[in-house]
Amino acid sequence: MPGPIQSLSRAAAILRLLAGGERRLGLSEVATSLDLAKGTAHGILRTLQLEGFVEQDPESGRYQLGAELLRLGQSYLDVHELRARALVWADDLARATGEQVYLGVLHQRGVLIVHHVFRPDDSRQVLEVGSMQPLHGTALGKVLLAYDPVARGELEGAELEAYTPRTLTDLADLDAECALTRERGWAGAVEETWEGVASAAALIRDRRRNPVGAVGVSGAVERVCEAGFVRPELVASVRDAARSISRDLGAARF
Amino acid sequence: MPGPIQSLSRAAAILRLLAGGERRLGLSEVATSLDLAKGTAHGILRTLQLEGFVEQDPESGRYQLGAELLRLGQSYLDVHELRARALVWADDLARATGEQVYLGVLHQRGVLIVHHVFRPDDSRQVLEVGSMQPLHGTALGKVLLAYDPVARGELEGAELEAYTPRTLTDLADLDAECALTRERGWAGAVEETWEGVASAAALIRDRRRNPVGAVGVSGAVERVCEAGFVRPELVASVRDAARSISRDLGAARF
DNA sequence: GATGCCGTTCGGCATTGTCGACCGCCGTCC
DNA sequence: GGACGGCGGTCGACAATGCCGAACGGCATC
Repeated sequence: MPGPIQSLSRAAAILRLLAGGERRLGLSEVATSLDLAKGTAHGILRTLQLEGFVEQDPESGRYQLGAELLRLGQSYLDVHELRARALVWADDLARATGEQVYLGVLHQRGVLIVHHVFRPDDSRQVLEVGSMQPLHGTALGKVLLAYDPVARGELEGAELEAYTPRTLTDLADLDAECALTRERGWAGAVEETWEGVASAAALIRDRRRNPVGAVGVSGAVERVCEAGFVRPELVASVRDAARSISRDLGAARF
Repeated sequence: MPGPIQSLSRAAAILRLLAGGERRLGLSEVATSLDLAKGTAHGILRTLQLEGFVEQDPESGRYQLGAELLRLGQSYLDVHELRARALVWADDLARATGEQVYLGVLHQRGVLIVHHVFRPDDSRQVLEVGSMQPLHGTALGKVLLAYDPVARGELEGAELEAYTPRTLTDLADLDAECALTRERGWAGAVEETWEGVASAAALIRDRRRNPVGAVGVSGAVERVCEAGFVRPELVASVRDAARSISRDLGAARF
């Protein structure tokens, strides 16, 4: 059986390279970074540009990601069944808790946010759909680690980054936390990724009981926690939402 | 000079095909739709799957768009300078007008929404970032048609769809509307795409005075209009926002 | 003006992508 | 239960397509 199609893999590598930085890249930088001949990189970039995946600044000749990626990303959300079924429950959860709500799925080595509901007040908030969160420092991530062996396998041999002094960076500690998560049915994370922020999340299952994602709330630690622990009424709401979404996906009653 | 890289163009065609429907597609459907050999389509799909651009349902063997598109689409927004600079002004515009705000750019033959602020009330709203709007039936589209010859060129020879009885479907009528837009500096659209919905938009320029996008408001015709015309105080706010964003991009004062 | 860097183009060639044929599995029909 | 047809997937042959090094013209710097 043959391997992947080389030119496609190279195009994907170019897109990831452009996505990884904050500024536009020139052809020579792209070619050098990926160890490709300039002509090769140019052919790929020119085709990606024709298809809308890459745009070139006419003045500087530098390249950046193109608008077609945004359009296709939105199409991904439109056909994403979990998200479609979670929309209403997520809104209800934000209302019930007064905090912002995230819906995440496992993607490569992290949690991809596929839906995000703002905290229902007038504050300025930044939408995070399409962003990645770490598996090991967030409640969403811990839930996926606890129930999905594929997620746990992604961390094997990895060095866990310490975002705050409270981040669990030892795999044994993290495994113990996942066992606790499975025992009580939800995960919490208190100031493990951002100081001052706490969150709780619970698992979503599909109609065959497979883990397919997680839903959680996140907010200021002073509101989310009481005596250092996530408030029980928040946990109850999160678990209710996870059950409702799971049922909507066809999972049998717990 | 050689043409585009065939395998990349084929991969893009497969992604567009998957984006265009509401259900997952099988290998045979993909191959037949694009007139490719099954082995060829399979090789492309397998590579796209390895890279995260496509996902396969393990039970049915059918394919759908993959999560990496959402992540890259978000990265596109992160490096999109116009959007970055427009965020605060768009929030202010939603507050000042009480209506929802859209920021759009020309993409292929339509307007791509790159930012969307909800109407500041408690109603349920659907985020439309990443979605496409028609050039000929929306205020955003008319602004781009009026000022950007590339946009106007996209409509040459096209049949304009009538979304409502009020949609302009004759190119001459649309050109007259664009002339009016250039004359007064903003565009309006009253029940041209959706009945009951009206909108107004104004152009955003970059530091070289090139048209790079448009900002607009949209809402219920009863609120947005007065005696059949867009309310002047809404127009003033939209134009203020467009000027502020343009200035932030380095465009000289008007 | 000379130099170096850039994005772009070019022609040769070999390897990579493509194709038709085939495989095993599954669902449907008789 | 057996035959059939459709499916996603695999295989080997081959030629055309993708890749490469070299060259080009434009621009900025010294």
